[in-house]
This record gives sequence, C-alpha cells and structure tokens, in this order.
Amino acid sequence: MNLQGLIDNIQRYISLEEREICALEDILESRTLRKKEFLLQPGQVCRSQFYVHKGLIRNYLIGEDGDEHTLQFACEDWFISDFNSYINQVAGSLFVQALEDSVVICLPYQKVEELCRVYPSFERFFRLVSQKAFAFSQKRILSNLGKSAEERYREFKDLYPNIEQRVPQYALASYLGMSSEFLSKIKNRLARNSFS
Amino acid sequence: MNLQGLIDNIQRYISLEEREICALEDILESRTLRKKEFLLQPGQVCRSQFYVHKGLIRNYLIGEDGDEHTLQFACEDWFISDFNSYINQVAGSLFVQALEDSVVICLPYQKVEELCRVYPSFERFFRLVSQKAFAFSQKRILSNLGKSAEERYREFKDLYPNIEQRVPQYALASYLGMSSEFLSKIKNRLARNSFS
DNA sequence: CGCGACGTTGATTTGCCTCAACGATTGTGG
DNA sequence: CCACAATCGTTGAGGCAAATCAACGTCGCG
Repeated sequence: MNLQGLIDNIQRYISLEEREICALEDILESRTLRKKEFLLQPGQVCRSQFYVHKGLIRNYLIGEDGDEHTLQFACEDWFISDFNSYINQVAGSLFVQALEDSVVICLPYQKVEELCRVYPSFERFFRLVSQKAFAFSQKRILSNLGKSAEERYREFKDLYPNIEQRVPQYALASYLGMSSEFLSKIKNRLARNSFS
Repeated sequence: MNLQGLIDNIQRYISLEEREICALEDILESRTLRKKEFLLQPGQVCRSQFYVHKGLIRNYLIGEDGDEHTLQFACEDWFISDFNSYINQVAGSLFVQALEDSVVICLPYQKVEELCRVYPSFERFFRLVSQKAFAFSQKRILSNLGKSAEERYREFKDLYPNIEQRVPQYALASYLGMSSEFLSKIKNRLARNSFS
C-alpha cells in the first residue's frame, strides 16, 4: 500500500521521525470500495476515520422529512467519517458512501488515541487538523446564514473547482442547502448570463 | 483572579499536574469588559482566545448586505474568539462583543502554542476541545440545512435554555438565520399554541 | 421627560420549494 | 448488442415559508 500521500499530508503540519512513521504505519489498514458502497450507516459506531487515497466519498444525513443533507465531500487527500460518532464512540447518524470506486486508509479510533499518547507529534497533528476543520465549518455556517442559493453555488465552484463534475447534482444541491431543481435553474441562469 | 473555573473545565478532559497548572497560570491575563464593548473588530489579528469567566460574549459578521450574522454566543465557561483569525494569526472578519458586563481570561496564541509544545497534556486538551467544537458545528450545519425556522428556534431553547433571556432578540434571530420580525412571530405563534 | 434602541404586528413581496411531466444518460440482463 | 428500466437532470406552474417594509408600542437610560 502506498502511504506517501498521507504521510506528506501529515508532514505539512509537523515533521515525523522514522519511528513515528513506523508506528503510524502499524495501525493503518486500507479498504477498497466500489461506487455506491457504504463505509458506514446510521446506528453504527464509527470505529475509524478515513483518509481518502483515491476516489470520492460523501457523508450525509437523512432527515425526518426524508431528504438528504450532505455534510461533506472528500476526495483525494481529505479525511472523512461520521465525526461525532467517531470522537465519542457512540452510534452515528450519517451515511458515509463512495461516490466513485475508491481506496481509503482507515485510522482506528483506539489505536490513534494510543498513538497520540505515545507520540505527542500526532497529538499535535490532530489538534491542528481539528482546529482547521472547525474554522472551516464556521465559515460554512456563515455562508449558509448570509448568502443566497446562487452565491453559495458560486462560492463552492470557486473553492472546489474540480469537485462539481465528480458529484451528482442532487448531492451537490443537498450540500448547498437547496433543491436539485433549483440548482438546475441557477446553472441555467448563469449560463445564459455569461452569453449576454 | 479566580482561575478555578478554567482549570476545572480543562480537568474535565485531562488531568493536570501542579507544575502544568502553574505554567498555565503564568500565561493568562484577565480582562474586564463593559456591555457593548468590543474585544475584537474586523481587520484585527486575534491574538488571544477568550475563556468567559463571567458575562456573555458574542461574535458576529456583518455581511456585504449589511446585516449581522452571529456565529456564537459564549457565557460562563465557554471559549470564544475569531477562531479563524486566531489559529492562522491573520486579519479577522468578526466583531467580538460583550452583551453584558463581562470578565474574560485571555489565552495568548504564542504562549499557548509554546505551552502545548512543552506539556503534551495541553496539546491533548486543545485537540479534544477542537474536535468537540468541530463535531458541534457540524451538527449546526445539519440543523441549518434541514430544519425550518421554528424547529431551529425550539432546538436552541432545548439546548441552551438559559441563553435566550440574556441576549437581545435580534441577535438570537441572526444566530438562527432568520429575521428578527419572523422570530417574533414564531414566539407569538408558540405562545398561542400552548394555550389551546 | 424625551430620545433611541428594541420588539411587535400587519401587508406585501419574493426566493425557493413542491409537484409533475418530460428528456437524456447509464447500466444491466436477455 | 439491443431493449428496457432506473437514475439523473431539466423545465414550467403553482404554492408557501420567510423576508421586507412600514407603522406603532414599549422600555431603559441620559
């Protein structure tokens, strides 16, 4: 298995000694998924978080009303899981599903915690990553509070130019907080405007 | 200054040795604020994060359209800041303002980072707190995506029964993502329904 | 007291949803 | 390799939740 991507990713935050890299490698497992396959479903306890080595994963909630709300897309070099379930080791509420054939690297909860205790470098890495994730999701909250559907869509395209063509439209709509039909109309409107 | 609240809070996650407590106390400063006073304004770099010892603070953004969107309320025993500005030490975009006369304890960025390097316990504490904050804000995203204005309001009352009466209604509305007028109508509607 | 900030209420408007019908594309089994 | 179904995206008509606008009531504070 090729772990270089993950290790490089970690080393963007901290530097690792050889023995730390080895200790990390010892706890990892990789998993291959076919398109539409589930990594996790509601009610299960999320035992690992996942680093996407190849492919594209999303997690989403099905609300009481029956419709999907996607929380996150993750392509190569991103982490994903049912994070609430993962950190508290309680039953989760999200579906975590491959949108393409994918390969993920699993980081099992218990072993990661142990690793952090033994090597503060990892403690530090996960602190920095969590902080960044938190700051990021605060930005998203502000975007959801303040912006119109069209603005949110344009923001998304700016931020992740390469994701849009890899995910189905209804999934993107459910990430952006609008109906699939309305997203279709927005795209249509934008396309017209760019001619005139 | 009474630091017991902060220390107890930390010890809910990890246990501290005497020397760690001392090292922590060395880097803290407290600050007193009068109602409406700003702890931070857009454009400034957020040099500290703040633990609320007494009072109530909120942070909010003023969007291009000119209206406020509040990101967070923090009363006793909560942390608040312009978190994106804090972790990246770049110019911020939020107002951080006291809604009541308050006392906060400042945790200066550089010194906290140093403390984390020296004592992995703190590294660990801030990791756990950030993870929790991240999971929490993901819940809020899902709530914003899926729920109606009325549901969001009721959820808030459930979750923070004691906050509502301490914050102005327009601030709560801007946290919940609705207009102040509409929140007023919701409350009216709920009051009526509880009679019949 | 009188002013300004805050909350209320009603009338009107609008952004977005819902529903339904219809293409286009994909993939799957015969 | 085709036929058929399923899935996905598009388009339009109509409806609703929530915003906007404006006028008025109220309270706290200088």
